[in-house]
Amino acid sequence: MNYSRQREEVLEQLNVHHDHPTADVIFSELRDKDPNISLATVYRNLKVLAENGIIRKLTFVSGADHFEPNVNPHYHFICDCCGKVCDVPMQVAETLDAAASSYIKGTITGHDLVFYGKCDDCCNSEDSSD
Amino acid sequence: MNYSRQREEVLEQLNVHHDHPTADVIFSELRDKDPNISLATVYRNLKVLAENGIIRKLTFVSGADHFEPNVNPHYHFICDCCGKVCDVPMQVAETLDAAASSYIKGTITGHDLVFYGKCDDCCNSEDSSD
DNA sequence: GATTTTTTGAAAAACAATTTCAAAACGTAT
DNA sequence: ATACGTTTTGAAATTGTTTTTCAAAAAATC
Repeated sequence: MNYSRQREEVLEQLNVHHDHPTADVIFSELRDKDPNISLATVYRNLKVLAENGIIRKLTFVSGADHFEPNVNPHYHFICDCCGKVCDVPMQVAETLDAAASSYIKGTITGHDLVFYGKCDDCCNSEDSSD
Repeated sequence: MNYSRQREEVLEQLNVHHDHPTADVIFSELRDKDPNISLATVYRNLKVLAENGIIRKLTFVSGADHFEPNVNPHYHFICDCCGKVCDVPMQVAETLDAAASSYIKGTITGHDLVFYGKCDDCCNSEDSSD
């Protein structure tokens, strides 16, 4: 896999994040460093990097896709309030795949588990105006 | 909650499905019955029905949102090959929420579990040309 | 260093979903 | 039934996300 300057920049910029940014977040951050980089290049490289297993694309958030540098299987939490995506460092329940496979024809290779709720920030800033 | 003729049509058409159609699938099916119904109306009503808990919007599939009439908590399977979405009628693991809550600040209200793999149809039509 | 291949930037296009707005349909109170 | 206010609609425009197109630039290969 080749790494053009722009491809490196996109990967580096994603690695900086502990949240799970969208393509346009990476784009506007990179624009500050490299004012000529184009949005298409960011989308293109995030796509190629994800296809090659270097990064991971998260499609389970409504709206734009999110990306993360951590390709090891792990779970996520999404705040219903603010939409923030966090990793959940609990152990992956591999038994789930076996349990599910008795219910479907075909083969199961893995699963995504996403928890929903209200993040700490949103819990604390809640106004009881209802 | 009011039910206009179009709102009823959208709900009825979704109820017909055992797969998990997108808005444009519902739209083109309804067009045959009701040639004047507009795409905006279909999007509008799917949104309102989902907001009122009558149907469920599935955001975890890449591309367009999918919808299903079954609002009871349950799991899904998505075929990596053809993109088909199936229900997985296994029991919901409520213990997962408790397990996850010790890893994050904030509150967890539920989770989505999506299995990936190759559906029966795709397994059978596989050509061993690699 | 010339040639081929890959990648880029910019713009256009494709796709998904929402918004705008005047007209139509509906609800309800006379 | 008729008038009045509310809701919903269809059609078009708009917004947002992602991909495609294509000539030029950069990189890789010979």
